[in-house]
Amino acid sequence: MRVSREQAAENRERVVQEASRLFREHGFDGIGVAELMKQAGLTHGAFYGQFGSKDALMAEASARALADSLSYWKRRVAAAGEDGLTSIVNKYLSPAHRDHPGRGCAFAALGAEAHRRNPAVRQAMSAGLLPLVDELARLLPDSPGADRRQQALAAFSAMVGALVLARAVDDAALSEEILRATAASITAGATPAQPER
Amino acid sequence: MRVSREQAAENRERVVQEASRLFREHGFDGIGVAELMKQAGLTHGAFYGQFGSKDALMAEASARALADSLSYWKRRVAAAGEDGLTSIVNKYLSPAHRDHPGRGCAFAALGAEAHRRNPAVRQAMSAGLLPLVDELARLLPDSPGADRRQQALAAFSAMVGALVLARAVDDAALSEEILRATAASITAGATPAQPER
DNA sequence: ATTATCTATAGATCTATAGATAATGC
DNA sequence: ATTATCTATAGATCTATAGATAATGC
Repeated sequence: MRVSREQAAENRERVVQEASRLFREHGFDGIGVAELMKQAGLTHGAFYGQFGSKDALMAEASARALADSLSYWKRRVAAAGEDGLTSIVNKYLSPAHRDHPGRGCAFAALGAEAHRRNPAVRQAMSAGLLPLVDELARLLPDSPGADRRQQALAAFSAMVGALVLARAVDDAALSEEILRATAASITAGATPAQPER
Repeated sequence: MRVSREQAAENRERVVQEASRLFREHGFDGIGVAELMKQAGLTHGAFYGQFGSKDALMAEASARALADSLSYWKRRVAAAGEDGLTSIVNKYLSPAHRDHPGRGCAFAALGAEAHRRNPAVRQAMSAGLLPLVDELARLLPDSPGADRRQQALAAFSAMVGALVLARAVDDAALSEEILRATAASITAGATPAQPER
């Protein structure tokens, strides 16, 4: 039954990855330790050898989800060349992202729950926010007299809110309208020349 | 033990009101039927005489929360006179709203959970969104060539997202920065003359 | 010998229901 | 007689722990 030290580390890693997916899909309360461990190919009891509590896993899984988002953004920006902002915004506000919360942004999926949770969860969320906002700020065009960080905070707020609303809504047409309108407001509003749209 | 028909209707109303507050405060899974009924001054068992299931109450409480938000917006706009938009946006993006989710916007508190719930909950959310967006659209300045509904959808997305992020974050200064930056982006961006910031 | 994992279970909590009770409404 | 509410409980589920097991690592 016992496995090698290396295998145990791989198992632990798998639990964190599955948790980061399952929490985003079902919410922190929507998935239990037993089901989660089953999805990682282990038994319920094995969990407490690797983690102190479910709360501790929530924090670790949230941090992991946000770190994955950041590295995904960076890869995407590098691949997009000049138009990094449009690439990020359009992908974030796509039907694909809306329909796959398990691989998506942890703020949209779990942000509203964070403030009721363990301080460690909120700390993970806070720590994960700044690098994403920094990356967005770097991509925004240099608008004279405008504070890029403020613009980036407003833009990311709009992205998170649009995804939350697009997921909450029952009407497919309205859902896509929310995504498109918000994407347009960010990529147009951020452009210095501001075309007539 | 039995009460008058009128009293029973009042009791039911009280349950819906308490539920709309408690669900927003603790999430749909964060409060049980027993505790909820206790807060409404009734016993656990009495619940199922008035409601078919906890899911049914979630839908009714969500609809109620959104209807209350709409009537609050309308009252506030009427009282504000000319600058209805600023009044709504600043109140929505205030520390007071952030710190009292139980009396606040159901989209910010429960929107991310809605898509995992009963169809009735999602339907209540959808139905509640349009009147709020319409009200916002009416308040936006008439910008030439811009679709007011699109602008209103983007603005409301930003408001919801900013509140979610401001609540998720562990750092009070960052939290207020998110609220202020988003408020500025809406009230400034929507102004036709567009002052220099 | 150590330890990662397994089986089994304690104890708490949650939704929903059954049956009793007592006041209303006819 | 009807019914809103109460008490009590069934049955499911959830977190966490205890103790056994068997392979690793010395």
